[in-house]
Amino acid sequence: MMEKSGPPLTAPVEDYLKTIFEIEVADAAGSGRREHPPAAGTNEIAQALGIAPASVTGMLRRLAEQGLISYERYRGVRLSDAGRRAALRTIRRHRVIEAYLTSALGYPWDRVHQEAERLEHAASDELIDRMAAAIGEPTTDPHGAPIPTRDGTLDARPLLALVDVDVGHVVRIRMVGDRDPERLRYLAELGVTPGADVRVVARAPFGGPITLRIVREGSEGSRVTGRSGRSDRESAIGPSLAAQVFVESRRKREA
Amino acid sequence: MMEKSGPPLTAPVEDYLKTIFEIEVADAAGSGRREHPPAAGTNEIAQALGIAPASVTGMLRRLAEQGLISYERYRGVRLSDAGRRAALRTIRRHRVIEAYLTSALGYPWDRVHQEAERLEHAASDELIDRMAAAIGEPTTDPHGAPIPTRDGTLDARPLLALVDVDVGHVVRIRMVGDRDPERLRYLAELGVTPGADVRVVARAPFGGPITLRIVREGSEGSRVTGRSGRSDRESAIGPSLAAQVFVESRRKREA
DNA sequence: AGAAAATATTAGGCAAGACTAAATCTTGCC
DNA sequence: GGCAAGATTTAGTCTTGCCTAATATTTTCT
Ligand SMILES: [Mn+2]
Ligand SMILES: [Mn+2]
Ligand SMILES: [Mn+2]
Ligand SMILES: [Mn+2]
Repeated sequence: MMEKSGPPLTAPVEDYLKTIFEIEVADAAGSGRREHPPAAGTNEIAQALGIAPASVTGMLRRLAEQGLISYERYRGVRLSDAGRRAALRTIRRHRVIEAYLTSALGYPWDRVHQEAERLEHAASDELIDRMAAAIGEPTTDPHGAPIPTRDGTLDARPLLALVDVDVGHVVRIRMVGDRDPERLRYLAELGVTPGADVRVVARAPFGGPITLRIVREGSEGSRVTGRSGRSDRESAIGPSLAAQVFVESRRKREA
Repeated sequence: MMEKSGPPLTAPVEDYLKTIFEIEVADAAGSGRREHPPAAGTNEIAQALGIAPASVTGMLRRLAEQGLISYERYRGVRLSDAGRRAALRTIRRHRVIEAYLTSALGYPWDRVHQEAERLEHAASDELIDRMAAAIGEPTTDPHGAPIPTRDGTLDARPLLALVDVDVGHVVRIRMVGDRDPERLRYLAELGVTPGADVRVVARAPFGGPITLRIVREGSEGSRVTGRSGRSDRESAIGPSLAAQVFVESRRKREA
Protein backbone atom coordinates (compact mmCIF):
# COMPACT_ATOMS: atom_id res chain seq x y z
CA MET A 1 0.00 0.00 0.00
CA MET A 2 1.39 3.40 0.95
CA GLU A 3 0.04 5.36 -2.06
CA LYS A 4 1.98 8.50 -1.31
CA SER A 5 1.13 11.66 -3.20
CA GLY A 6 -0.33 11.52 -6.70
CA PRO A 7 -0.47 14.83 -8.56
CA PRO A 8 0.17 17.90 -6.45
CA LEU A 9 -2.93 19.60 -5.11
CA THR A 10 -3.95 22.99 -6.43
CA ALA A 11 -4.15 26.02 -4.18
CA PRO A 12 -7.97 26.05 -4.15
CA VAL A 13 -8.04 22.35 -3.26
CA GLU A 14 -5.64 22.91 -0.37
CA ASP A 15 -7.78 25.76 0.89
CA TYR A 16 -10.94 23.64 0.74
CA LEU A 17 -9.33 20.83 2.68
CA LYS A 18 -7.95 23.20 5.28
CA THR A 19 -11.35 24.81 5.67
CA ILE A 20 -13.15 21.52 6.00
CA PHE A 21 -10.65 20.41 8.61
CA GLU A 22 -11.16 23.57 10.60
CA ILE A 23 -14.92 23.21 10.47
CA GLU A 24 -14.66 19.62 11.69
CA VAL A 25 -12.44 20.70 14.57
CA ALA A 26 -14.72 23.57 15.54
CA ASP A 27 -17.78 21.30 15.39
CA ALA A 28 -16.10 18.65 17.49
CA ALA A 29 -15.09 21.21 20.09
CA GLY A 30 -18.53 22.82 20.10
CA SER A 31 -20.43 19.59 20.65
CA GLY A 32 -18.59 18.73 23.84
CA ARG A 33 -17.37 15.27 22.90
CA ARG A 34 -17.72 14.16 19.28
CA GLU A 35 -20.77 12.12 18.43
CA HIS A 36 -20.26 10.48 15.12
CA PRO A 37 -17.48 12.45 13.49
CA PRO A 38 -18.97 15.81 12.54
CA ALA A 39 -19.75 16.64 8.92
CA ALA A 40 -19.07 19.98 7.26
CA GLY A 41 -21.93 21.58 5.35
CA THR A 42 -21.80 23.15 1.91
CA ASN A 43 -22.92 26.57 3.15
CA GLU A 44 -20.42 26.57 5.98
CA ILE A 45 -17.60 25.88 3.58
CA ALA A 46 -18.87 28.45 1.10
CA GLN A 47 -19.04 31.11 3.74
CA ALA A 48 -15.61 30.36 5.15
CA LEU A 49 -14.08 30.58 1.69
CA GLY A 50 -16.14 33.52 0.50
CA ILE A 51 -17.53 31.77 -2.54
CA ALA A 52 -21.01 30.72 -3.68
CA PRO A 53 -22.50 27.49 -2.31
CA ALA A 54 -23.10 26.22 -5.84
CA SER A 55 -19.39 26.48 -6.52
CA VAL A 56 -18.65 24.42 -3.45
CA THR A 57 -20.88 21.59 -4.61
CA GLY A 58 -18.85 21.30 -7.78
CA MET A 59 -15.58 21.19 -5.92
CA LEU A 60 -16.87 18.65 -3.42
CA ARG A 61 -17.64 16.27 -6.23
CA ARG A 62 -14.09 16.61 -7.50
CA LEU A 63 -12.59 16.17 -4.03
CA ALA A 64 -14.66 13.03 -3.54
CA GLU A 65 -13.49 11.65 -6.88
CA GLN A 66 -9.90 12.15 -5.76
CA GLY A 67 -10.63 10.35 -2.52
CA LEU A 68 -9.92 13.35 -0.34
CA ILE A 69 -13.35 13.47 1.27
CA SER A 70 -16.36 11.26 1.66
CA TYR A 71 -19.40 12.94 0.24
CA GLU A 72 -23.04 12.06 0.26
CA ARG A 73 -25.36 14.44 -1.54
CA TYR A 74 -27.30 16.71 0.81
CA ARG A 75 -25.49 15.18 3.79
CA GLY A 76 -22.27 17.16 4.06
CA VAL A 77 -18.70 15.97 3.81
CA ARG A 78 -16.00 14.43 5.96
CA LEU A 79 -12.27 14.33 5.30
CA SER A 80 -10.78 11.00 4.34
CA ASP A 81 -7.44 10.03 5.83
CA ALA A 82 -5.70 11.30 2.72
CA GLY A 83 -7.69 14.52 2.91
CA ARG A 84 -6.85 15.01 6.56
CA ARG A 85 -3.17 14.45 5.91
CA ALA A 86 -3.24 17.02 3.13
CA ALA A 87 -5.11 19.48 5.33
CA LEU A 88 -2.64 19.11 8.17
CA ARG A 89 0.23 19.57 5.81
CA THR A 90 -1.20 22.85 4.57
CA ILE A 91 -1.98 23.98 8.11
CA ARG A 92 1.56 23.21 9.18
CA ARG A 93 2.86 25.29 6.29
CA HIS A 94 0.58 28.14 7.10
CA ARG A 95 1.53 28.27 10.74
CA VAL A 96 5.24 27.79 10.25
CA ILE A 97 5.19 30.62 7.74
CA GLU A 98 3.32 32.87 10.15
CA ALA A 99 5.78 32.06 12.91
CA TYR A 100 8.75 32.63 10.66
CA LEU A 101 7.50 35.96 9.37
CA THR A 102 7.05 37.32 12.87
CA SER A 103 10.21 35.81 14.39
CA ALA A 104 12.66 36.27 11.57
CA LEU A 105 11.34 39.20 9.58
CA GLY A 106 9.62 41.31 12.18
CA TYR A 107 6.20 41.05 10.62
CA PRO A 108 3.40 42.33 12.85
CA TRP A 109 1.04 39.58 13.94
CA ASP A 110 -1.95 41.16 12.27
CA ARG A 111 -0.54 40.86 8.76
CA VAL A 112 1.03 37.41 8.68
CA HIS A 113 -2.20 35.57 8.05
CA GLN A 114 -2.92 37.00 4.62
CA GLU A 115 0.68 36.54 3.58
CA ALA A 116 0.70 32.92 4.74
CA GLU A 117 -2.58 32.26 2.97
CA ARG A 118 -0.74 32.61 -0.35
CA LEU A 119 2.72 31.34 0.56
CA GLU A 120 1.39 28.10 2.04
CA HIS A 121 0.69 26.88 -1.50
CA ALA A 122 4.05 27.86 -2.96
CA ALA A 123 6.61 26.82 -0.37
CA SER A 124 8.33 23.45 -0.64
CA ASP A 125 8.56 21.06 2.27
CA GLU A 126 12.23 21.78 2.46
CA LEU A 127 11.64 25.50 2.81
CA ILE A 128 9.09 24.97 5.55
CA ASP A 129 11.50 22.74 7.44
CA ARG A 130 14.31 25.24 7.08
CA MET A 131 12.10 28.03 8.32
CA ALA A 132 10.98 26.01 11.30
CA ALA A 133 14.56 25.09 12.13
CA ALA A 134 15.75 28.68 11.76
CA ILE A 135 13.40 29.90 14.47
CA GLY A 136 13.84 26.98 16.84
CA GLU A 137 11.04 24.62 15.85
CA PRO A 138 8.16 26.57 17.33
CA THR A 139 5.12 24.62 18.52
CA THR A 140 2.58 27.36 17.98
CA ASP A 141 2.02 30.16 15.51
CA PRO A 142 1.95 33.85 16.56
CA HIS A 143 -1.74 33.58 17.39
CA GLY A 144 -1.20 30.58 19.62
CA ALA A 145 -2.49 27.95 17.22
CA PRO A 146 -0.56 24.68 17.48
CA ILE A 147 1.70 23.75 14.58
CA PRO A 148 1.21 20.20 13.26
CA THR A 149 4.38 18.14 13.20
CA ARG A 150 6.00 17.02 10.00
CA ASP A 151 4.26 13.68 10.31
CA GLY A 152 0.83 15.18 10.78
CA THR A 153 0.25 15.13 14.51
CA LEU A 154 -1.68 18.05 15.91
CA ASP A 155 -1.81 18.95 19.56
CA ALA A 156 -5.54 19.03 20.17
CA ARG A 157 -5.57 20.22 23.76
CA PRO A 158 -9.09 21.37 24.56
CA LEU A 159 -9.35 25.09 25.15
CA LEU A 160 -12.04 27.20 26.69
CA ALA A 161 -13.47 30.32 25.08
CA LEU A 162 -12.84 33.35 27.25
CA VAL A 163 -16.52 34.18 27.01
CA ASP A 164 -17.27 31.05 29.04
CA VAL A 165 -14.88 31.72 31.92
CA ASP A 166 -16.52 32.43 35.27
CA VAL A 167 -15.89 35.62 37.16
CA GLY A 168 -12.93 35.45 39.52
CA HIS A 169 -10.95 32.92 37.54
CA VAL A 170 -7.48 33.59 36.30
CA VAL A 171 -6.77 32.03 32.93
CA ARG A 172 -3.90 31.95 30.50
CA ILE A 173 -4.53 33.22 26.99
CA ARG A 174 -3.60 30.45 24.58
CA MET A 175 -4.96 31.34 21.19
CA VAL A 176 -6.80 34.07 19.36
CA GLY A 177 -8.54 34.02 15.98
CA ASP A 178 -6.21 35.32 13.31
CA ARG A 179 -8.56 36.23 10.49
CA ASP A 180 -9.26 39.85 11.32
CA PRO A 181 -6.25 42.21 11.43
CA GLU A 182 -8.17 44.94 13.21
CA ARG A 183 -9.22 42.59 15.92
CA LEU A 184 -5.64 41.45 16.35
CA ARG A 185 -4.35 44.99 16.68
CA TYR A 186 -7.02 45.72 19.23
CA LEU A 187 -6.24 42.64 21.28
CA ALA A 188 -2.54 43.47 21.26
CA GLU A 189 -3.45 46.95 22.43
CA LEU A 190 -5.30 45.44 25.37
CA GLY A 191 -2.52 43.01 26.14
CA VAL A 192 -4.70 40.01 25.35
CA THR A 193 -2.02 37.96 23.65
CA PRO A 194 -0.94 34.32 23.91
CA GLY A 195 0.90 33.65 27.13
CA ALA A 196 -0.77 36.46 29.07
CA ASP A 197 -2.71 35.66 32.23
CA VAL A 198 -5.95 37.51 32.77
CA ARG A 199 -8.43 37.61 35.59
CA VAL A 200 -12.09 37.85 34.72
CA VAL A 201 -13.09 40.65 37.03
CA ALA A 202 -16.70 41.04 36.09
CA ARG A 203 -19.22 39.98 33.55
CA ALA A 204 -22.35 41.95 32.75
CA PRO A 205 -25.47 39.90 32.06
CA PHE A 206 -27.47 39.72 28.82
CA GLY A 207 -24.52 39.74 26.47
CA GLY A 208 -22.84 42.59 28.26
CA PRO A 209 -19.11 43.27 28.40
CA ILE A 210 -16.54 41.20 30.23
CA THR A 211 -14.09 43.06 32.41
CA LEU A 212 -10.53 41.77 32.45
CA ARG A 213 -7.37 42.56 34.29
CA ILE A 214 -4.04 41.59 32.81
CA VAL A 215 -2.22 39.71 35.54
CA ARG A 216 0.88 38.87 33.52
CA GLU A 217 1.99 40.04 30.09
CA GLY A 218 2.10 37.72 27.12
CA SER A 219 4.95 37.52 24.68
CA GLU A 220 3.54 37.99 21.23
CA GLY A 221 2.02 41.22 20.25
CA SER A 222 3.60 43.39 22.91
CA ARG A 223 6.18 44.19 20.27
CA VAL A 224 3.35 45.31 18.02
CA THR A 225 2.41 48.28 20.11
CA GLY A 226 5.74 48.79 21.78
CA ARG A 227 3.86 49.37 25.00
CA SER A 228 4.44 47.33 28.10
CA GLY A 229 4.25 47.48 31.83
CA ARG A 230 0.66 48.63 31.71
CA SER A 231 -0.41 45.30 33.08
CA ASP A 232 -2.38 46.86 35.88
CA ARG A 233 -5.07 48.22 33.61
CA GLU A 234 -8.54 46.83 33.33
CA SER A 235 -10.36 46.58 30.06
CA ALA A 236 -13.81 45.47 28.98
CA ILE A 237 -14.47 43.43 25.87
CA GLY A 238 -17.69 42.31 24.26
CA PRO A 239 -18.81 38.68 24.27
CA SER A 240 -18.45 38.18 20.53
CA LEU A 241 -14.80 39.17 20.78
CA ALA A 242 -14.35 37.04 23.90
CA ALA A 243 -15.71 34.09 21.97
CA GLN A 244 -12.69 34.28 19.68
CA VAL A 245 -10.17 34.25 22.52
CA PHE A 246 -9.25 30.83 23.84
CA VAL A 247 -7.76 30.15 27.23
CA GLU A 248 -6.54 27.42 29.46
CA SER A 249 -7.85 27.15 32.98
CA ARG A 250 -5.04 27.61 35.46
CA ARG A 251 -6.62 26.76 38.76
CA LYS A 252 -10.18 25.76 39.35
CA ARG A 253 -11.61 28.15 41.86
CA GLU A 254 -15.32 28.67 42.34
CA ALA A 255 -16.71 32.17 41.77
CA MET B 1 -2.50 59.63 -15.95
CA MET B 2 -0.48 57.20 -13.84
CA GLU B 3 -2.73 54.15 -14.31
CA LYS B 4 -1.09 52.09 -11.63
CA SER B 5 -1.93 48.44 -11.43
CA GLY B 6 -5.32 47.15 -12.54
CA PRO B 7 -6.16 43.57 -11.56
CA PRO B 8 -3.24 41.56 -10.24
CA LEU B 9 -1.46 39.46 -12.82
CA THR B 10 -1.73 35.68 -12.70
CA ALA B 11 1.32 33.49 -12.20
CA PRO B 12 1.35 32.32 -15.84
CA VAL B 13 1.13 35.92 -17.07
CA GLU B 14 4.04 36.93 -14.86
CA ASP B 15 6.09 34.05 -16.18
CA TYR B 16 5.35 34.96 -19.79
CA LEU B 17 6.36 38.57 -19.25
CA LYS B 18 9.54 37.56 -17.47
CA THR B 19 10.39 35.16 -20.28
CA ILE B 20 9.76 37.72 -22.99
CA PHE B 21 11.92 40.21 -21.14
CA GLU B 22 14.76 37.74 -20.89
CA ILE B 23 14.54 36.91 -24.57
CA GLU B 24 14.65 40.58 -25.47
CA VAL B 25 17.71 41.08 -23.29
CA ALA B 26 19.49 38.06 -24.73
CA ASP B 27 18.68 39.15 -28.28
CA ALA B 28 19.91 42.66 -27.61
CA ALA B 29 23.14 41.36 -26.13
CA GLY B 30 23.61 38.87 -28.94
CA SER B 31 23.19 41.39 -31.74
CA GLY B 32 25.94 43.65 -30.49
CA ARG B 33 24.02 46.91 -30.30
CA ARG B 34 20.25 46.77 -30.65
CA GLU B 35 18.87 47.43 -34.09
CA HIS B 36 15.25 48.11 -33.82
CA PRO B 37 14.27 46.75 -30.46
CA PRO B 38 14.34 42.98 -30.75
CA ALA B 39 11.13 40.97 -30.96
CA ALA B 40 10.52 37.67 -29.20
CA GLY B 41 9.17 34.82 -31.28
CA THR B 42 6.36 32.46 -30.41
CA ASN B 43 8.52 29.36 -30.59
CA GLU B 44 11.23 30.88 -28.46
CA ILE B 45 8.71 31.72 -25.77
CA ALA B 46 7.11 28.30 -26.03
CA GLN B 47 10.41 26.56 -25.63
CA ALA B 48 11.53 28.68 -22.70
CA LEU B 49 8.28 27.97 -20.88
CA GLY B 50 8.01 24.34 -21.89
CA ILE B 51 4.58 24.65 -23.46
CA ALA B 52 3.20 24.22 -26.97
CA PRO B 53 3.57 27.10 -29.45
CA ALA B 54 -0.17 27.09 -30.08
CA SER B 55 -0.75 27.78 -26.40
CA VAL B 56 1.58 30.75 -26.56
CA THR B 57 -0.37 32.34 -29.39
CA GLY B 58 -3.50 32.34 -27.27
CA MET B 59 -1.73 33.95 -24.34
CA LEU B 60 -0.08 36.56 -26.53
CA ARG B 61 -3.47 37.73 -27.70
CA ARG B 62 -4.57 38.15 -24.11
CA LEU B 63 -1.39 39.96 -23.11
CA ALA B 64 -1.83 42.34 -26.05
CA GLU B 65 -5.44 43.02 -25.03
CA GLN B 66 -4.21 43.95 -21.58
CA GLY B 67 -1.66 46.30 -23.07
CA LEU B 68 1.32 44.36 -21.73
CA ILE B 69 2.89 43.66 -25.09
CA SER B 70 2.61 44.87 -28.65
CA TYR B 71 1.76 42.03 -30.93
CA GLU B 72 1.48 41.75 -34.65
CA ARG B 73 0.48 38.39 -36.00
CA TYR B 74 3.38 36.38 -37.40
CA ARG B 75 5.78 39.14 -36.41
CA GLY B 76 6.66 38.42 -32.80
CA VAL B 77 6.06 40.49 -29.70
CA ARG B 78 7.67 43.28 -27.75
CA LEU B 79 7.00 44.33 -24.18
CA SER B 80 5.10 47.56 -23.63
CA ASP B 81 6.25 49.87 -20.84
CA ALA B 82 3.63 48.37 -18.56
CA GLY B 83 4.75 44.89 -19.54
CA ARG B 84 8.38 45.70 -18.92
CA ARG B 85 7.58 47.16 -15.50
CA ALA B 86 5.68 44.01 -14.58
CA ALA B 87 8.50 41.81 -15.84
CA LEU B 88 11.09 43.69 -13.84
CA ARG B 89 8.96 43.49 -10.75
CA THR B 90 8.74 39.72 -11.07
CA ILE B 91 12.45 39.44 -11.78
CA ARG B 92 13.22 41.51 -8.70
CA ARG B 93 11.07 39.21 -6.62
CA HIS B 94 12.69 36.16 -8.06
CA ARG B 95 16.22 37.34 -7.41
CA VAL B 96 15.58 38.75 -3.96
CA ILE B 97 14.01 35.45 -2.99
CA GLU B 98 16.99 33.52 -4.32
CA ALA B 99 19.39 35.77 -2.45
CA TYR B 100 17.39 35.50 0.74
CA LEU B 101 17.13 31.74 0.61
CA THR B 102 20.88 31.34 0.30
CA SER B 103 21.89 34.09 2.74
CA ALA B 104 19.31 33.62 5.44
CA LEU B 105 18.28 30.00 5.19
CA GLY B 106 21.40 28.28 3.94
CA TYR B 107 19.85 27.06 0.73
CA PRO B 108 22.36 25.67 -1.77
CA TRP B 109 22.57 27.80 -4.90
CA ASP B 110 21.46 24.98 -7.17
CA ARG B 111 18.03 24.68 -5.61
CA VAL B 112 16.92 28.28 -5.09
CA HIS B 113 15.78 28.81 -8.64
CA GLN B 114 12.95 26.34 -8.64
CA GLU B 115 11.79 27.52 -5.24
CA ALA B 116 11.84 31.17 -6.36
CA GLU B 117 9.97 30.28 -9.52
CA ARG B 118 6.90 29.59 -7.38
CA LEU B 119 7.37 32.03 -4.53
CA GLU B 120 7.84 35.01 -6.85
CA HIS B 121 4.11 34.92 -7.56
CA ALA B 122 2.98 34.62 -3.97
CA ALA B 123 5.13 37.05 -2.01
CA SER B 124 3.87 40.55 -1.30
CA ASP B 125 5.96 43.63 -2.01
CA GLU B 126 6.33 44.11 1.69
CA LEU B 127 7.78 40.65 2.13
CA ILE B 128 10.25 41.16 -0.69
CA ASP B 129 11.39 44.43 0.82
CA ARG B 130 11.77 42.89 4.26
CA MET B 131 13.79 40.03 2.84
CA ALA B 132 16.04 42.39 0.93
CA ALA B 133 16.55 44.52 4.02
CA ALA B 134 17.25 41.50 6.21
CA ILE B 135 20.22 40.45 4.08
CA GLY B 136 21.60 43.91 3.45
CA GLU B 137 19.97 44.97 0.18
CA PRO B 138 21.98 42.73 -2.14
CA THR B 139 22.55 43.93 -5.68
CA THR B 140 22.87 40.51 -7.28
CA ASP B 141 21.33 37.11 -6.79
CA PRO B 142 23.41 34.03 -5.90
CA HIS B 143 24.14 33.38 -9.54
CA GLY B 144 25.39 36.90 -10.09
CA ALA B 145 22.33 38.25 -11.88
CA PRO B 146 21.61 41.89 -11.00
CA ILE B 147 18.56 42.60 -8.86
CA PRO B 148 16.26 45.29 -10.26
CA THR B 149 15.58 48.11 -7.83
CA ARG B 150 12.16 48.72 -6.33
CA ASP B 151 11.51 51.33 -9.00
CA GLY B 152 12.40 49.05 -11.87
CA THR B 153 15.95 49.97 -12.76
CA LEU B 154 18.17 47.14 -13.87
CA ASP B 155 21.93 47.29 -14.03
CA ALA B 156 22.56 46.25 -17.62
CA ARG B 157 26.34 46.17 -17.61
CA PRO B 158 27.43 44.28 -20.71
CA LEU B 159 29.08 40.99 -19.92
CA LEU B 160 31.16 38.68 -22.01
CA ALA B 161 30.56 34.96 -22.34
CA LEU B 162 33.51 32.98 -21.06
CA VAL B 163 33.54 31.06 -24.30
CA ASP B 164 34.56 34.25 -26.09
CA VAL B 165 37.50 35.15 -23.87
CA ASP B 166 40.89 34.93 -25.52
CA VAL B 167 43.64 32.74 -24.15
CA GLY B 168 45.83 34.43 -21.59
CA HIS B 169 43.22 36.81 -20.25
CA VAL B 170 42.19 36.88 -16.63
CA VAL B 171 38.53 37.59 -16.14
CA ARG B 172 36.21 37.84 -13.19
CA ILE B 173 33.21 35.53 -13.14
CA ARG B 174 30.11 37.67 -12.84
CA MET B 175 27.11 35.52 -13.60
CA VAL B 176 26.17 31.96 -14.41
CA GLY B 177 22.94 30.55 -15.80
CA ASP B 178 20.74 29.30 -12.97
CA ARG B 179 18.31 26.97 -14.71
CA ASP B 180 20.17 23.70 -14.42
CA PRO B 181 20.95 22.47 -10.88
CA GLU B 182 23.45 19.92 -12.07
CA ARG B 183 25.37 22.49 -14.00
CA LEU B 184 25.44 24.74 -10.95
CA ARG B 185 26.76 21.98 -8.73
CA TYR B 186 29.42 21.23 -11.27
CA LEU B 187 30.50 24.84 -11.59
CA ALA B 188 30.69 25.20 -7.82
CA GLU B 189 32.81 22.07 -7.80
CA LEU B 190 35.22 23.70 -10.23
CA GLY B 191 35.24 26.97 -8.34
CA VAL B 192 33.62 28.84 -11.20
CA THR B 193 31.38 31.03 -9.09
CA PRO B 194 30.58 34.76 -9.14
CA GLY B 195 33.47 36.82 -7.85
CA ALA B 196 36.12 34.30 -8.78
CA ASP B 197 38.92 35.30 -11.15
CA VAL B 198 39.99 32.79 -13.75
CA ARG B 199 42.70 32.75 -16.32
CA VAL B 200 41.97 31.18 -19.68
CA VAL B 201 45.00 28.97 -20.01
CA ALA B 202 44.21 27.26 -23.28
CA ARG B 203 41.50 26.77 -25.77
CA ALA B 204 41.30 23.82 -28.11
CA PRO B 205 40.03 24.53 -31.62
CA PHE B 206 36.89 23.16 -33.32
CA GLY B 207 34.63 23.40 -30.28
CA GLY B 208 37.18 21.81 -28.02
CA PRO B 209 37.50 22.35 -24.27
CA ILE B 210 38.65 25.53 -22.59
CA THR B 211 41.26 25.17 -19.89
CA LEU B 212 40.93 27.45 -16.88
CA ARG B 213 42.91 28.20 -13.79
CA ILE B 214 41.19 29.66 -10.75
CA VAL B 215 43.26 32.67 -9.78
CA ARG B 216 41.07 33.82 -6.91
CA GLU B 217 38.12 32.12 -5.21
CA GLY B 218 34.59 33.44 -5.52
CA SER B 219 32.20 33.79 -2.64
CA GLU B 220 29.03 31.97 -3.54
CA GLY B 221 29.07 28.26 -3.98
CA SER B 222 32.23 27.54 -2.10
CA ARG B 223 29.96 26.85 0.82
CA VAL B 224 28.15 24.35 -1.34
CA THR B 225 31.00 21.93 -1.54
CA GLY B 226 32.75 22.94 1.63
CA ARG B 227 35.98 22.72 -0.28
CA SER B 228 38.34 25.64 -0.61
CA GLY B 229 42.00 26.46 -1.05
CA ARG B 230 42.19 24.33 -4.13
CA SER B 231 42.53 27.42 -6.25
CA ASP B 232 45.66 26.18 -7.91
CA ARG B 233 43.92 23.52 -9.90
CA GLU B 234 43.24 23.68 -13.57
CA SER B 235 40.04 22.46 -15.12
CA ALA B 236 38.68 22.13 -18.61
CA ILE B 237 35.12 22.90 -19.59
CA GLY B 238 33.24 22.51 -22.84
CA PRO B 239 32.22 25.48 -24.96
CA SER B 240 28.49 25.01 -24.44
CA LEU B 241 29.01 25.29 -20.71
CA ALA B 242 31.37 28.22 -21.14
CA ALA B 243 28.67 29.97 -23.15
CA GLN B 244 26.54 30.07 -19.99
CA VAL B 245 29.23 31.66 -17.84
CA PHE B 246 29.51 35.43 -18.08
CA VAL B 247 32.53 37.43 -17.12
CA GLU B 248 33.86 40.92 -16.95
CA SER B 249 37.15 41.74 -18.60
CA ARG B 250 39.66 42.85 -16.00
CA ARG B 251 42.56 44.08 -18.08
CA LYS B 252 42.72 44.14 -21.81
CA ARG B 253 45.82 42.25 -22.81
CA GLU B 254 46.32 40.81 -26.25
CA ALA B 255 46.79 37.06 -26.50
C1' DA C 1 -49.03 16.34 8.84
C1' DG C 2 -48.04 20.00 5.84
C1' DA C 3 -46.08 24.31 4.70
C1' DA C 4 -42.26 27.45 5.16
C1' DA C 5 -37.48 28.03 5.72
C1' DA C 6 -33.05 26.62 5.28
C1' DT C 7 -29.76 23.83 2.66
C1' DA C 8 -27.99 21.94 -1.20
C1' DT C 9 -27.83 20.60 -6.03
C1' DT C 10 -28.48 21.15 -11.02
C1' DA C 11 -28.38 23.78 -15.28
C1' DG C 12 -26.09 26.76 -18.09
C1' DG C 13 -22.23 30.12 -18.62
C1' DC C 14 -17.65 32.11 -18.62
C1' DA C 15 -12.55 32.88 -18.51
C1' DA C 16 -7.90 31.23 -18.12
C1' DG C 17 -4.63 28.09 -19.85
C1' DA C 18 -3.16 24.19 -21.97
C1' DC C 19 -3.19 20.40 -25.92
C1' DT C 20 -3.34 18.25 -30.75
C1' DA C 21 -4.12 18.50 -35.56
C1' DA C 22 -4.80 21.22 -39.44
C1' DA C 23 -4.26 25.45 -41.87
C1' DT C 24 -1.46 29.49 -43.23
C1' DC C 25 2.47 32.91 -43.36
C1' DT C 26 7.38 33.96 -44.15
C1' DT C 27 11.77 32.95 -45.71
C1' DG C 28 15.71 31.07 -47.47
C1' DC C 29 17.49 28.75 -51.28
C1' DC C 30 18.00 26.90 -55.91
C1' DG D 1 10.60 33.68 -58.96
C1' DG D 2 8.91 29.78 -56.95
C1' DC D 3 8.75 26.33 -53.39
C1' DA D 4 9.87 23.68 -49.43
C1' DA D 5 10.94 24.28 -44.57
C1' DG D 6 10.13 26.48 -40.56
C1' DA D 7 7.33 29.47 -37.80
C1' DT D 8 2.87 30.76 -36.51
C1' DT D 9 -1.92 30.80 -36.16
C1' DT D 10 -6.61 28.67 -36.24
C1' DA D 11 -9.91 25.16 -35.02
C1' DG D 12 -11.71 22.36 -31.86
C1' DT D 13 -11.30 20.25 -26.94
C1' DC D 14 -10.44 19.81 -21.98
C1' DT D 15 -10.06 20.81 -17.08
C1' DT D 16 -10.37 23.81 -13.20
C1' DG D 17 -12.98 27.05 -10.68
C1' DC D 18 -16.10 30.27 -10.27
C1' DC D 19 -21.00 32.65 -11.05
C1' DT D 20 -26.33 33.19 -11.21
C1' DA D 21 -30.88 31.35 -11.51
C1' DA D 22 -33.76 27.62 -10.99
C1' DT D 23 -34.88 23.36 -8.72
C1' DA D 24 -34.74 19.86 -5.27
C1' DT D 25 -34.23 18.05 -0.65
C1' DT D 26 -34.22 18.25 4.24
C1' DT D 27 -35.50 20.44 8.47
C1' DT D 28 -38.28 23.09 11.28
C1' DC D 29 -42.38 24.94 12.94
C1' DT D 30 -47.21 25.39 13.48
MN1 LIG E 1 -4.45 29.59 1.13
MN1 LIG F 1 -2.40 32.02 12.77
MN1 LIG G 1 7.42 31.65 -11.90
MN1 LIG H 1 19.25 33.31 -10.26
